[in-house]
Amino acid sequence: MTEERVDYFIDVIIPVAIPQFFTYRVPVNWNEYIIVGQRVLVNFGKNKLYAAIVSKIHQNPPRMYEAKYIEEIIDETPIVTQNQLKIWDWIADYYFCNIGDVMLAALPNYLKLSSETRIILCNQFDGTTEFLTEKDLELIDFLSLKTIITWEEACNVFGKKSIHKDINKLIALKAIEVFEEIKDKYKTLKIKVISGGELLKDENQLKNIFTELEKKAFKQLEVLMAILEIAKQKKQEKFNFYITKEEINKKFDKSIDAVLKALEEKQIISISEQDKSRLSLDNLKTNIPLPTLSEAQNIAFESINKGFHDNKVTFLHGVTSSGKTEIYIHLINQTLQNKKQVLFLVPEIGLTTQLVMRIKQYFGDRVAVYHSKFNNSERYEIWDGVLNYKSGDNNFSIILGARSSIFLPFKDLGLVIVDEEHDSSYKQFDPAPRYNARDTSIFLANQFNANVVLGSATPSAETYFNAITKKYHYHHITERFGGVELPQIELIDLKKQAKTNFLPEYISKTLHDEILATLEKGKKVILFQNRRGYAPFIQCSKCGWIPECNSCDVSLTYHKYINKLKCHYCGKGQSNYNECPACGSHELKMRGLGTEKIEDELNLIYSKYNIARMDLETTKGKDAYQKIIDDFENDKIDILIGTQMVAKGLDFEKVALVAILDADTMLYYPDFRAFERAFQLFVQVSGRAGRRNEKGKVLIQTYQSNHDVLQKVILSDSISMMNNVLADRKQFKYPPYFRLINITLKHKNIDTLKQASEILGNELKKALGDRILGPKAPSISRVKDKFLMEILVKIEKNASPSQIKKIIRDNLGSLYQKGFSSVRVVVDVDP
DNA sequence: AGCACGCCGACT
DNA sequence: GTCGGCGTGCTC
Repeated sequence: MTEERVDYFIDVIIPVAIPQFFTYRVPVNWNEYIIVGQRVLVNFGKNKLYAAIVSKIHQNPPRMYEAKYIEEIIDETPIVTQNQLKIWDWIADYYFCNIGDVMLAALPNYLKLSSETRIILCNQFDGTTEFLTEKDLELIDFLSLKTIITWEEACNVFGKKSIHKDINKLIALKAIEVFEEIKDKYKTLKIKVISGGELLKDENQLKNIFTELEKKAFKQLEVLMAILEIAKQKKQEKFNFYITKEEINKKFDKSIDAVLKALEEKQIISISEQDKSRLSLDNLKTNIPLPTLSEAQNIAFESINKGFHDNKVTFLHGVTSSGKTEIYIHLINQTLQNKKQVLFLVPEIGLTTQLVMRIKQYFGDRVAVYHSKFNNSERYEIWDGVLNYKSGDNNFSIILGARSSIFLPFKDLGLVIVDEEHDSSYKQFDPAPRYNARDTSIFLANQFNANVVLGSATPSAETYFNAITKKYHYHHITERFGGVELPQIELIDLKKQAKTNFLPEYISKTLHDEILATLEKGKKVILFQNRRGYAPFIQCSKCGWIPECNSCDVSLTYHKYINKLKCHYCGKGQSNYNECPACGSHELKMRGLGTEKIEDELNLIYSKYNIARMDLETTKGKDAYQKIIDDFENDKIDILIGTQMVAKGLDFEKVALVAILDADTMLYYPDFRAFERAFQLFVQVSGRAGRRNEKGKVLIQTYQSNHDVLQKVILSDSISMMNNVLADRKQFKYPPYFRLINITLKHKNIDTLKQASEILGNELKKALGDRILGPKAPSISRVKDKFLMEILVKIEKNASPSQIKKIIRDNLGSLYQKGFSSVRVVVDVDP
């Protein structure tokens, strides 16, 4: 019998935005080492190397081409679980994107390896210079100086962008060589630890050492004593201790490196290196009893468990301050007792220290926090920690994170909590995958048969609909927790306000009086205006000219602190105008209202008080956001002006007044969710006012005091708000009654774009009839020098979305075939 | 998405 | 005449 020789082929995912999988061949002697979920190094394209993920192992050689061999198996064990691969597939299919896009979004950077070209001198170079140009010689000089250079450095030497020809010529002359190098490998953080050396093994030696050192090396004795003292403090054994170098360094103000080295040479101590985690696992061992639940909370807890028992997603609807967090804490505890993992999703901005500390208070170092502000090493270490989690472990049993935490390699998930489920930051728009973490987390939970709780005070129409139609289990808490009262919400009808000459038009007399009264009582004020910058646009008062971005179809926002006009779409800035370029007039007026202007002008009016601003600009730095929060908490700020950032996750004492300066612009935003969003935001902002035993006040300035949304905000009545929203959605064929797919076409030539979108629109209408709306230009019809056209697909709930998606996919493919390959198409599912 | 190959305008 | 612009097509 001859030994059977099997050829293995693997389908891999390449970390590049390409739709397909690629098939490679495994060298026979590696057959037994290849596992799904590992990374393999592959040659892709002409000379690029990538770490690709093994997604399928099979024995079917491709018919149309010869598969390349893989170069290397990178991981001994998989770094991605089978469940994750299923989720990636689902996301790519559901959200209409490439599997490579999902991989890029899911993996921490350290696991995404790709190669970079390096250039070196060729040792066969004979030094002949007759075919070389001056630039060639410059490159060779540079190389003999630096040994290895990058492609980019070579471009700089040549002083141009495209150097392929020059490089190829030099390679042909055997002057240089190129090779591919993998960049950015993860490096563990090393720390030095000190432990007892050979001589410190028995007591008799110790005495000798002491007498010896006392005579000749007093400093060494001092350091040794300090080391033993620290070990004693840490309750370690006398002859078997280890402390970090950092700990001993702290005891001395000068460097003791030389002393330690001497002690090491005498074999009194030994110094070694050890890996250290970058995560601040602040050894919080907590024995704090769980918070006691009120009767209403207890009923909610029981009800949620009933939903779990029925295998349903549970929606916990609880007004602000109804104590949802305490219920979450009990649910988490219950899941940990069952030795399962918990994923606690919060909106990006909700990850304030306030929430993190509150959860850590009960669960200590079991909590791992994960969000986009973390650096590469930290993200990698969390991935690794979750990957190595075993049922019942403490570490990495609770992940508290923003939307991207759904991509972590969970092993044994028991519970997913999505707090503030309505929050729009769960949906990713910009780079693909355009996924919704709330919806994806339900798919994720299904893989593990895990429970899901969605929580909100102001639910999304989708979730509310699923709750009342019994698809989800629904529990509503109407009672506030611990004596917190609903703030008193009042509208200020701007039509009825008397004009004053000392106040800007956006501060009514009534509001001014309330602000002063609040500040005089030593309380704080939050002013909400959902627009950053100084003035959204400027306008010539003679001819009406408005400066616009020359790459985008929007007016430029004036930012006073840099005295520049900035485009909020492409980010380009330009200096401000002194005179109108259209008519030469000097009367350029600031129009509209941004947070920066409010801050500026209020500093004059309330000059006795401290005013701060919280928006994208003032929170850019790593700790800027936290600093504003700290200042506010430490009474260094009396009035806080902010965009929607102030609406979320902040809990402060002493905020007695919250004002929404301009409710109207939000109500007239051109989006089918405008009312829903406005309501959610207004109610959330209102929730910042008042604390325990103290009723806060909320003032909303508007010209539309009869507007239905504002009336619902006054009553904080999310149920009748939702019922109105649902009625509208049904009538106008929007979610949750219809599924939406938005197709955006982009091209820098408007005629090409119009042609392409007409053709696509017509073809889709042929197949899908009046489900297709458009093509029409969006309200901002040009961004970053590209014109935009949109086609909206409305799919009724009982139609097969996969069939319709296939039709869309096919038509996009044939549009590409028809010579419109340069038209970019972006598909956004459930926008 | 990169990145190469390939076909036309402005410069030594 | 060449350099380098970016249009087009492929990657196992």
